[in-house]
Amino acid sequence: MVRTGSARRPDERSADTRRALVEAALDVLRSEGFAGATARTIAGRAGCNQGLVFYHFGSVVDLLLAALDEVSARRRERYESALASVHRASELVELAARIFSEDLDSGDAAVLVEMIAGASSTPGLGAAVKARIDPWSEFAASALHSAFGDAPVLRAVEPAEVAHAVVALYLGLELLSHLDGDRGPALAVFDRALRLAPFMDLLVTKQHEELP
Amino acid sequence: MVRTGSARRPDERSADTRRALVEAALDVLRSEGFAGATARTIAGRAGCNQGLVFYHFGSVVDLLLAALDEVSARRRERYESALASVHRASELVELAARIFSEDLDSGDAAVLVEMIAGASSTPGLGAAVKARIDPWSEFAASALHSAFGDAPVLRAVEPAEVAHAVVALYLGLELLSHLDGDRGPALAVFDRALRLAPFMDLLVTKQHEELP
DNA sequence: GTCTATACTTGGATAGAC
DNA sequence: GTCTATCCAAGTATAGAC
Repeated sequence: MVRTGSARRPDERSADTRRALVEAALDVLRSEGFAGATARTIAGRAGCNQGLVFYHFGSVVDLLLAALDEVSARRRERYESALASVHRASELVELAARIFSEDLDSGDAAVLVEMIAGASSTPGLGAAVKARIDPWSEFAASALHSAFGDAPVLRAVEPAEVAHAVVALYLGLELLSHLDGDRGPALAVFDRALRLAPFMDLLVTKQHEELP
Repeated sequence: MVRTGSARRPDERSADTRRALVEAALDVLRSEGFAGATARTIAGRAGCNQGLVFYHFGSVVDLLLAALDEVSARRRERYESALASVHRASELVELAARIFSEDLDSGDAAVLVEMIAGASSTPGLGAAVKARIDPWSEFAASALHSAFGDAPVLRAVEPAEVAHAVVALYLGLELLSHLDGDRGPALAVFDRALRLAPFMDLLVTKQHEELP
């Protein structure tokens, strides 16, 4: 809760509190995980009474979903502006590697992972989280399409399939990085992708290869 | 708690109860996730008093770690016997694909993911889980070595790096499958790996390629 | 409309019964 | 040695104060 309270209009106060709770929820999801994301812990970090979680969001999971929406909005903005300058396959790989490492550092990836893994504990939460994750697989698929066009590689491997695998790799690397407290191995994978990127362009240009 | 109780020796009863609690813990981790794995829920599913969790294991997390050990033991046994019959790179890919889909079905993969994601919520748990996950990355790396030998591809990409990425992919595919309630996309990725497997052997045989 | 103090529920842990 | 009844802390949610 922002202490500028009484000097502001009621709806501004409300918006301030909501914002503070959402940011605190993200912070707690990052550092304590889904299991540690309780109304008391989140409100404590936001500097406000725990009852406000229920007044403003109805329940803890609804606050967590609002937090997930916030992360999704930020990511969408960042991804889309970055994708505009991508025209070749190698550039897409470079963009993906950069964005993945950013999400690892910011903790956005951790928020996604915690919400997905935590979803099993609350009936109905799975569907709500899925609805918020699906757009990213679709986004990845369309990015693949715009970068690889209708190159023969994309006839050998389904774009949706590659997108699924890439998203899975992204989430898995976050899981391991968080556990190790070390982004090194994940960054090494990104770095490897960067060095292999030029060969992607070859795959797109060279038509009719000997792939199955 | 097994109801054959009074007919058995005390240490057998104790072992029965411990086993029942470990199996129940695995079951709850699979269906309710880490956040839903409470002493009461687990003991309820084991059919015994919740206090027994603390008598036999000291705390809930220690029971969960015992459950993780159980899964690790089962997996080690299965993996190692299967790996014995692997001599070519393509066979390793086939083995990995089969084992991954088995772990997805059995819920073993879900247990790993929930424990990793849940680790952030309890101080010290991260290190304990890491110690139990690390062997699998090493195992994957040594399997890669035995299948690919010192082929040039493994000089272009570090084996430990590939192993890390493969484990990450494995965990990520589980996260998404569980969320979707649909193993289809993950199985499609495995299937794709199977169809690309023959080409792996080519990479091993053909020496000194034009890779960076 | 916004927030706090309080009620109620669930969970972790143990003292003591068997 | 094995287990249960009970205790206290932490969690969710709301009635009512401002």
